Amino acid sequence: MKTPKISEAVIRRLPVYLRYLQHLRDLNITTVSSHELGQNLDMNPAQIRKDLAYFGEFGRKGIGYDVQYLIEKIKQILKLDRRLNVALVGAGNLGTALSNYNRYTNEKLKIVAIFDSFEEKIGTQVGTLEVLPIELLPKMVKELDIKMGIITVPATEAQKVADQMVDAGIKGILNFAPVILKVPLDIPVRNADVTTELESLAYYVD
Amino acid sequence: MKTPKISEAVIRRLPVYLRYLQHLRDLNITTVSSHELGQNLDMNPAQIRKDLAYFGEFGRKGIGYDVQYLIEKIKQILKLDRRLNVALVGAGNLGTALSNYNRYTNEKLKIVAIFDSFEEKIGTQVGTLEVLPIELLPKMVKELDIKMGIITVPATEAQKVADQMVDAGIKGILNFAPVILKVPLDIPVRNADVTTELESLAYYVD
DNA sequence: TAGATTGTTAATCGATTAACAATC
DNA sequence: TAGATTGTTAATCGATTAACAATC
Repeated sequence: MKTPKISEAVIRRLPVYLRYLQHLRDLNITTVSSHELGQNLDMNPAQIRKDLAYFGEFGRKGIGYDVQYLIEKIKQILKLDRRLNVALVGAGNLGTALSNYNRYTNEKLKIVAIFDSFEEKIGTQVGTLEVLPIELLPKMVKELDIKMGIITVPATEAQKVADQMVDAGIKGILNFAPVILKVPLDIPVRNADVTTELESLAYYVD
Repeated sequence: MKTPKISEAVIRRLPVYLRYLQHLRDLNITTVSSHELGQNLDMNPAQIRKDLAYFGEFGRKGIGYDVQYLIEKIKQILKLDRRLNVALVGAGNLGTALSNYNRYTNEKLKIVAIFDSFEEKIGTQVGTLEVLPIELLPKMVKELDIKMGIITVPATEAQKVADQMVDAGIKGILNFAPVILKVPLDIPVRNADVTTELESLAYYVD
């Protein structure tokens, strides 16, 4: 094991670094310093160096970081170098919107199945995927080796869906419903509730 | 000023408390202890008490907190007791989905205008709102006293939209585009990028 | 009164930042 | 070589948790 215990804060910054590095690569920039990264991402350069140093020595003293190399390394750390299949439950407006994100997303990380419990939704087409009945979740998780789940159902349904996901063997959940989900300790959950975000912003406004 | 300097972490927890308290109220529960809250929200009771104590003495020793009273107090703190108008820019799939959140959202916090720069979108109906050309943003911000903005445009457009929002006088931004926005220090920004969330979850999965 | 629970201080824990030797 | 920048240790800063007197 190379990793001691990395804090969640560190892990959450890695995708931000990754995104900006990919942007630099698109601009044909081959080398970048922690100072430049810090300037553009509004972060402390020491923090960036420290974050990266948890996982190895990726830079060169006096030079900086090779953009392409660092991209590859961060992808390895985040396990974005291998296929990661995602299930989405809740084929409403938000679910449909997110399923279109597939295109922008890293090609290794993909929504491969969409579920709903609402009779009328089932069988409808969302992008290239057909909405399946939630009952098929366990079967599809096994068949497609689905590792993560996105919850875009109403708050009242969210806990039930989370339970079903966990039972089916899903290992991580991105939850858009405004509830705190009860899941086993080893299943990470990210909450992405829009109302909560807006309400906390309200404090600073006016 | 009652408030010294409250950390963002505290402010971000308040909407979570609020939501659960509203849930308790719906269940006709009138009193709750920090211990019970902690159990249900997966938080430390001392933290909850401390968070609330920054703003006043809302509980009763030996008893706990009055649910209805605490709801009102938190709403006051977050300024959710007054009207807060929001503009959304980017009438794509995600923007459309979010505008429907209007219904679930606190009635005081409302999306009151939707903008896009794409010719074909302008004039189309999203819920009860007509999509307006982005050029009208400054005018509408003034007319409707809009305080916050939601950005749901592609990454390439996001900075430009943020600049336009700031120029128009918007005081807080919820950004769904995968970029770090450059805005004046006094304008709070929340990033709610789905890809970033999923990528950081990937680390913990499998 | 005895039991419960707050508000708050003190202790702990963890994360961020500064500083600098190593080195390209 | 001189200048730049990393990796890493030490210092600082801030946030969380424990503990407990006050009190309902």
